Amino acid sequence: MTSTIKKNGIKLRAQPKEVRKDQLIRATMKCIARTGLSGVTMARVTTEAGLSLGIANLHFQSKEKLLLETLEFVTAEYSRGQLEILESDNYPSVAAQLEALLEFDFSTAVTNKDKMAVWFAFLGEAKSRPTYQRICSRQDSVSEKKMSALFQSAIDEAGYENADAGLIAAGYISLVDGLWLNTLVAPRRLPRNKAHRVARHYLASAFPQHISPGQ
Amino acid sequence: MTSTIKKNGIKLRAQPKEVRKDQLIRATMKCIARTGLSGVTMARVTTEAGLSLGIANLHFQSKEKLLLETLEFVTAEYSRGQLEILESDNYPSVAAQLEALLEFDFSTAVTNKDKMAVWFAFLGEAKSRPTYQRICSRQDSVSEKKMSALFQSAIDEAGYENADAGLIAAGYISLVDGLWLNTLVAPRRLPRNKAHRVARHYLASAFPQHISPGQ
DNA sequence: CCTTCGAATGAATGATCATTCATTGGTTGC
DNA sequence: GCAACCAATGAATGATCATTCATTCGAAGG
Repeated sequence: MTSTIKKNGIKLRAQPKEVRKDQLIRATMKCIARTGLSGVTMARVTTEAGLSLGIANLHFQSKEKLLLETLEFVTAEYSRGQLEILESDNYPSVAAQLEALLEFDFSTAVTNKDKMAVWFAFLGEAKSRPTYQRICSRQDSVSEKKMSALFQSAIDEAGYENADAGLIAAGYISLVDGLWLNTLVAPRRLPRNKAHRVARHYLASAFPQHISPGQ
Repeated sequence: MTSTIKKNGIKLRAQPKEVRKDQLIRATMKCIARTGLSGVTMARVTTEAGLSLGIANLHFQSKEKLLLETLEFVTAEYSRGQLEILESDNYPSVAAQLEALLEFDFSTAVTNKDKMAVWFAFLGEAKSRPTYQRICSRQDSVSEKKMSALFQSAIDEAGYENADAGLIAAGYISLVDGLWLNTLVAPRRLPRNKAHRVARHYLASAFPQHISPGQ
């Protein structure tokens, strides 16, 4: 990618702020995936974006803010997609809604390597960085509650015995995190489709009348 | 902690190489937990250890090697403990061995904050650092196979229907990783004992005749 | 008590990198 | 066609930090 976008064969130098920010955030994601958080430099990010060194500070004021907005971009996208499923009342059945949740979590959009690399790079630092922690967990409590509610309606519907929706939700969330992490770090040992099958198996064993373990 | 260890009221300046290395590795773990991998500097590590700036290079040659040995220390300790359980034939029953595995994974020694912080700090960078990846996953394939074998003997013993030991093992490993990660990042949302209960619940639903979901 | 040895120290060095800002040049309105 | 404007550039700056090594000082042998 070059620094300029052609239009009628004429170089357009100036671009709306939003276009540049997006360009830089995507370049930052690529750099984090390629070099790890500690290998990210302004020079690398701006070269990846095909822009000049100074431009990141022009649009983001500092490296720290660029990194924070990159993290926010990734987490907001995921949260939005997940909440859309959890809050919808257009699914024909609870089973279909559970199915949608699972398919979303293992869709190619969500399990994209660059995005997962960003996610885990920041989680690795989160313990010592309150700001990262806030961004990562901002939506987590909300979505865990909604997920519990969905699971509870499955339990009520089928009358599953001794099922604790909160525990199953906590387990599902952690299982998905762990599967993503292992798939990212060792894709040979845990290929994406195996990770997907493991998660399906988990839901199927909690909600046998709603989700089937195969396919 | 000071740079010297008293013995008969006299300062001992020189120490065996092993003592100094251990001192520095422990200080590095603390620093990673407190400041994240990116905040670790030689000055901070050596101050934490109560030693002088130059000593880390004296014993480890470089910062990179110090970090690698710290990661190796944490992973080796875990692997050793886990393999001890998986390879033992002194357990009275398969159920007892499963129980031991679970208790080990949520023991205070393993779920120690500093160690988990080290673990995830490096995992966050692992994708872009082949050396980290090698250390992290060196033992993983081995222990996954042994765990599968243990799960298979539980399946054979009780005649569980449609159970896939490999899938259950992959799920257990990822679930534990995810639970640790969430406990580390958001201990309020997922306290250690809840994480423990979730993992127990997972094993209990896979092996109901071996593990009970409560306690 | 004296000398030798080498572990330990920390000031100095040089490399890396975020950030700045004077300059460049594309765009827009007249 | 011409200013005026402002997004974009990248050389220069200064801060941070890993690494080095001449010096210090405790330990051990005589």
